[in-house]
Amino acid sequence: MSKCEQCIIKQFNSLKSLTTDELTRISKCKTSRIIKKGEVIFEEGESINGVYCVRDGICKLSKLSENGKDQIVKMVVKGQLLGQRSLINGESSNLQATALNDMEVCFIPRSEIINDLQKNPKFSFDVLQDMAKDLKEADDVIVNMAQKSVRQRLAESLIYIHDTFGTNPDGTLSVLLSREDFANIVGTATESAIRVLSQFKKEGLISTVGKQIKIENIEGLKRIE
Amino acid sequence: MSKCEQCIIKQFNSLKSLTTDELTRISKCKTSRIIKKGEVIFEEGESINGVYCVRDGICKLSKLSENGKDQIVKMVVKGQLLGQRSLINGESSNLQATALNDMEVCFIPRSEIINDLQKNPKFSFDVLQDMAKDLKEADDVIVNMAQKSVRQRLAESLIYIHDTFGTNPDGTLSVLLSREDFANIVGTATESAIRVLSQFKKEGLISTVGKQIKIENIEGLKRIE
DNA sequence: ATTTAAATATGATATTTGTCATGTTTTAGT
DNA sequence: ACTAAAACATGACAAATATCATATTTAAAT
Repeated sequence: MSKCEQCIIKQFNSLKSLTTDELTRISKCKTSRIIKKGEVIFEEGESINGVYCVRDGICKLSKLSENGKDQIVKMVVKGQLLGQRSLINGESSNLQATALNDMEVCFIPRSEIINDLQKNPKFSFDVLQDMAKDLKEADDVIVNMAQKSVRQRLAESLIYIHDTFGTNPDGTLSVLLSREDFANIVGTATESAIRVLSQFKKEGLISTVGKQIKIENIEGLKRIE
Repeated sequence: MSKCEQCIIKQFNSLKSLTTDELTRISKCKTSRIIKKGEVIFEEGESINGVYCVRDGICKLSKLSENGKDQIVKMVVKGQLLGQRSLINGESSNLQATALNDMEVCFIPRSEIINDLQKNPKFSFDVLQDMAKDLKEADDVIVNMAQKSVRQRLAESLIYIHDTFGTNPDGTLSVLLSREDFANIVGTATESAIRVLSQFKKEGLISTVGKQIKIENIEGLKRIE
């Protein structure tokens, strides 16, 4: 099993602020895990008891609404940490994590890392920076949800996914989402999401090959009001 | 001017985790300020360069949407800190803070407290706990915005305000909000908020005296679907 | 390869919400 | 106390979105 000290992934998250000693200790008790596409990593209400470092792949964080629909709140990719919040407050997760493609993650037990969080100020300040960013993004999502149309939100989601997670060599979005996933990001009915995507297609803003989506006119998408 | 070391307000926020020495130092350079109802404490995009400790009163944190409407993202009351996020990431504020009633705040310059955040792990862990809570609440707001009706969101906002900020002796909500504020919390048109409040009144769920609102049937509000 | 289930697509219609118009009440300022 | 402005309220209508029905296509399982 690879060692945290040498792992390049940690450069992308707060773990980089741990000392070599701390990393060596953590490395010994971490477990590596392969997660298949569609598999649930942890459920809403589940005690995570640790934090995941995503070595490869991408997952969605969602929360079940009372009307039975899942709302996707955030997506977490390679390089990022998963379960930071539960690590900090020791509570069970308020979100469900589901793999969007095959993933490889390392799991670090809470007992092993919580002391570092309380004693290594560099590390905790780094986590703090991360959370501040998350919080800012969450505020933006709230404003968008509250004030923008489905059409606008879907256009912005496409741009976000394009800019954040990139594209395949053929230009299609590298993260493959179902229409239902899009609906659950935007917060609308699946039929509405499908309808709007069809419109975008007719307007030449995107093209599709199966469920693959390619943005053809990103400026046009940005202009949507 | 009162001293931070002796100030009882800090018990309610992360400042309680500072050492006496740290508090004494901070106390010397903090400034106290009275803010009138309706006054803007800081604007969107403004560099705050410090953090406010709210000694009395309540304010709203809002963000201007492109369509010209203000979305209220959060409310901050007596005992809480204001501007934590900007303190951490050093960026200008992404939200505007406006007093909802007369306030008394203490301002601590960033330069004076940022080192404590990076060196006092107890303090930073405390801030971390706070942010984790904020983030969880933000997620809940996202889900509500995305999945619930205006009627439901307004009912829940009334309950939230009732439970979080309490009532006057006569049972009316102690935080006095305009109908426009309610609309900006719920993310709807002012007319829609007014209409729904009128419905609630007809249904006996609330009563009003001027703009004061009293919840008459909290169970009924909770049952709204 | 064939069957079955799931995902995508689209039309018709109902419901929700926004917008505009207009009137009334309340508040603030002189 | 009086006036102007702001906030509140409600109706009429338009626009956005959800829901239900039903094809069609795609993916999965045997």
